[in-house]
Amino acid sequence: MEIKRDVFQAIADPTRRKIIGLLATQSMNLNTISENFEITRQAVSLHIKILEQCNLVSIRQEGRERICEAKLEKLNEVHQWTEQFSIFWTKKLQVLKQVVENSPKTPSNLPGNQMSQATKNTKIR
Amino acid sequence: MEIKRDVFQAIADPTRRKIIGLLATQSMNLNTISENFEITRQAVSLHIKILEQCNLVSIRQEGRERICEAKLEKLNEVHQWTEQFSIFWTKKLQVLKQVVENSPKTPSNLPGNQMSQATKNTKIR
DNA sequence: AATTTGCGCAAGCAAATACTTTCATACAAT
DNA sequence: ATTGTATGAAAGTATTTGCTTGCGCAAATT
Repeated sequence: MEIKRDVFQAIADPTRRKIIGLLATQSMNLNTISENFEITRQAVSLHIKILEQCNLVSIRQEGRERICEAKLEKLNEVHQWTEQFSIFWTKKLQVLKQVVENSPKTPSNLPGNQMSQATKNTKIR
Repeated sequence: MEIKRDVFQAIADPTRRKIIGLLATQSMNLNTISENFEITRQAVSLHIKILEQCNLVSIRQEGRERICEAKLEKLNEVHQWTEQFSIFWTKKLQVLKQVVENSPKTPSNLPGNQMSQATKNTKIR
């Protein structure tokens, strides 16, 4: 239930990203997931545990099977984090660079971001 | 120049995400970046190297300084990967679940995703 | 009742990660 | 020329990661 793990860390592993893609299409049990990978069932089980720990997957017991269901709302966190930098892959970038580099001492005319703490003691050379 | 590292892995580390946020506001040299963190300059230098290896940061020499500049287009890859699952944090989810679970054998009525390979030998129990 | 299936747990291991400290080098300022 | 500054490179270390093999157990099938 509790979040013990960073969602960014969870999706860092390519196998886990594949598992996510797999479960997004439909829920399935652990063995069925494992059949899609070269690694052992136990290894997959570990990945699933990690995904569960950061609420990307929920598991329900059904007889002796454990059905894994994607619950990817948490990925919104990642989506939003990247969103704030989307300016870097749009045409606005050129304009922005000019604005920032030509304005004398106001690097704060950027769209809202989450770096207030990190930036607060930045020394401008 | 070449991509030696996964961008998902690069942003898995919270320190690197902070560095990205920092550099997004303005370019700065290595020491200035380090001043924003508790860890040593060398540790930051390593993080920068990793960010450089997956093209999230470019470095130009200026006298004895190395100016690090954000070059975050690569984050678009992450943005798009999460985008395909955005259905999970919108109201469409409820509807989708019904559609998928009530249609007998067609889990392929999902929006385009990149799991063709992973899914191709999925056994449906 | 015996066997198969689905799965967790634990121990072990090699490699990677995230640092550190120490040293060396090149440019800059005095 | 000497000193200070910005940095890399290397070596060492503790921790984490991703995986394996081997075991046991409970539910399902025969």
